Parts: sequence; C-alpha cells; structure tokens
Amino acid sequence: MGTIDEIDERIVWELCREGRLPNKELAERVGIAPSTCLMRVRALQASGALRSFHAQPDWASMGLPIEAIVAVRLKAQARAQIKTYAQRVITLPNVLNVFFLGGADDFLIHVACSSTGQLRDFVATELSLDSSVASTQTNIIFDHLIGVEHMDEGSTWGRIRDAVPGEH
Amino acid sequence: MGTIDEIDERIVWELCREGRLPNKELAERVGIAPSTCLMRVRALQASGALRSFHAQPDWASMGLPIEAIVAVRLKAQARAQIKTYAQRVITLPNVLNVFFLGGADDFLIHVACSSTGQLRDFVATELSLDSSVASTQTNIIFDHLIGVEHMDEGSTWGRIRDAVPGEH
DNA sequence: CGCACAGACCAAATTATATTCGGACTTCGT
DNA sequence: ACGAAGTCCGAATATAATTTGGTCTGTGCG
Repeated sequence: MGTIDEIDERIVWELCREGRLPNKELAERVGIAPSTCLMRVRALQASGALRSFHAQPDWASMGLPIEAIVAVRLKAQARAQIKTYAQRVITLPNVLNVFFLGGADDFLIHVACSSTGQLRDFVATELSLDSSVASTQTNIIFDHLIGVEHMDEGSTWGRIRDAVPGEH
Repeated sequence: MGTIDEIDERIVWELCREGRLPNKELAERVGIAPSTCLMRVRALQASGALRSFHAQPDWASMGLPIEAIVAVRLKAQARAQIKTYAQRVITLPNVLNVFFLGGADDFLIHVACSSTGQLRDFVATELSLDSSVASTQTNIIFDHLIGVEHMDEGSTWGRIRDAVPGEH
C-alpha cells in the first residue's frame, strides 16, 4: 500500500508550505525527475496522504473581518447526533473549520463574519438554536498564524516523529 | 487601492476550494481571459487578499496521527509578552496553527504529534514550561472538517456579507 | 545461477498551460 | 472632443505538465 518514504515526505512538506509550487520546481527540490515527481504526487493524492489544496485568503479583504472560534457542547442525550449536527454546520457559508473534540466541549467551530452583529446572529440562529446544543461559547480571534508558513527548510517533519518521548 | 470586485471574489473563492486550479480553468470559471485572470490573481496576492496556498495533508499518513487543540492562558503580568511567546511557538515543528483569542484563553494552539506521549511531552516542555504561561488545557481532535471543501457552487460569499443582521 | 517479472525511475517528445506583449476599448477629467 | 489612465483581450512566446518508451534494480523461482 501507500507506504510513504523520505522523498514523499519532502514532497508533502514542500506542498504544505507552497501549495502552488510548480511540479518542475518541486521535483528539483526533492531531487527527482519531474515525471517521477508527478507520479508520486498523484499517488499521494490517490492514497489520501495529500487531501486537498487551498488558498488562504485574508478574510477581511473578502468582507469578513470578524473571525471567531465557537466552542459547542451538545446535550448528553444528543451526542449520538453529533455527526448530523456537524454535517449541517460544515456546509454553512461562514464556517471555515469544524474540529471534533474530546473533553468538555464537543467541538470547535471556526467562523468568519462580516460584523460582530452578524457573528452574534449566526451563533444564535445557526448554532445555538439547534435542539441538540446545550451551550456555546464564542471567542473572537485577534490573529491567526499558520505553522507551515513559519517553518524553516532545516526543520523536517521526519525529525518530529523521531523525537518520541519515553512513556515512563 | 485594492478594491475587490465581484470577479475577484469569485477568483478567491474558487482558489479556496481548489488551490491548484489551473489559471486557464479558473479564468473560464469566472468568465474572463486567462491573461486577465493571471493579472488579477497577482494583484490579489500583491494586495494581500490572497495570502498563501497550502496543501492539506493527512497528518496520520505523515506519521502524526494525534492532533490536539491546546488552550493557553498567560499570567496576567505576562500579557505584554504574548507576541513574543506566539512567535516562538509558531516556529515549533508540531504547531499547525496559532489563534490569538479574546476571552478567557489567550490563544489556541493546533498541534500534530506522533503519539499521545509526544503530545504530552510537547505540551509539558514547549508550552507549559514557559514562565509566562499560567495554564494549558489540551483537547484531542477526533476529526477535522474544512468548510470550503463542503461548500456548494451556489453559495457565494457575497451572500454572506449581504446578510448582515440588524443591530437593534 | 540465470531468466522472467514487477516496480521505480528517467529523458525526450508531445501536449497543454503560463506569461508577455501590443493594441482595442472604456472611463473620466478638462 | 481629446488625452491619460486603467482594464481587458487575443495572439505569440516561454515554460511547464504529461505521456511514452525504455533502462535499471531487486525479487522469486525454475
């Protein structure tokens, strides 16, 4: 099956940092021929290791200057419907991300809105109103930093895995 | 200045959904010539409306199957150093995203780890150990849905902005 | 051992895309 | 109405993506 070697990892890594990196340039960076590189990228997509590619816009420029994280708790008896609820929420236009969580909160919903008013309205009518919801807590996002954009060439992800701490 | 019209919005929107969409195809979708489309995309990047492009990997395939959101609170007197702390954290290899928050928590840190052991170790040594930190709370992520992937053609972002609720 | 096979790779040819460039069109101010 | 500025398009060119065929390597088995 799709066992990922060192080169595949470098490919994924480079594409995380620069999603529109041309195949030719990518091939050069990881040290293989463009044709081979293309084959690998397609295999990575087919295997699911490379899920998707997305632009990261400045939401404010798009008229959505207010971002927030909404922590949602479902009623205990509604936990079974957690997937149904999430499936509905993820299709709402303002929703950027949904994280299913363990712990006190059932999930976090990352949203972008045109104003604090719209945010309040959105949370009230789209999130809280659902009968499965026990409570919501809205936290404004002041800034958002993206990890892969701040990572050096040197720090490979291979190193991360190697550094597994002991489970004493 | 970079005032964004209807077509620019559609461009950004399409690229959010498909980051590697070829310029020719993009031009076709938004109904302009490829040369014009290229010019607009570059203008959007220059103006900052299009920040960046990233691949979305399956972190488990990359050997990092454990994802978590860590809520961090700084000591009251350390709030001034919030940016310093964040700048350090964002460069750590396991960190995917950092959200600066208003509210009780100062920020949320989205991380990917090779094991629960590494997660515990990472939070303990890289996040909690800092003298500015008052407390951390770690929540495992069971699943992560991406909004733009689940949005239909029909639902334009223009509609979001229009639907500004009244501030009565 | 030596052959047949599968898998991975590369280079060159082909196809398609990205990019540049010049000119046409619109808008706006005088 | 005229000219300047801005925006757009189409065709030409540069560059990249993709296909193809063949080489190399390792493997299993006669």
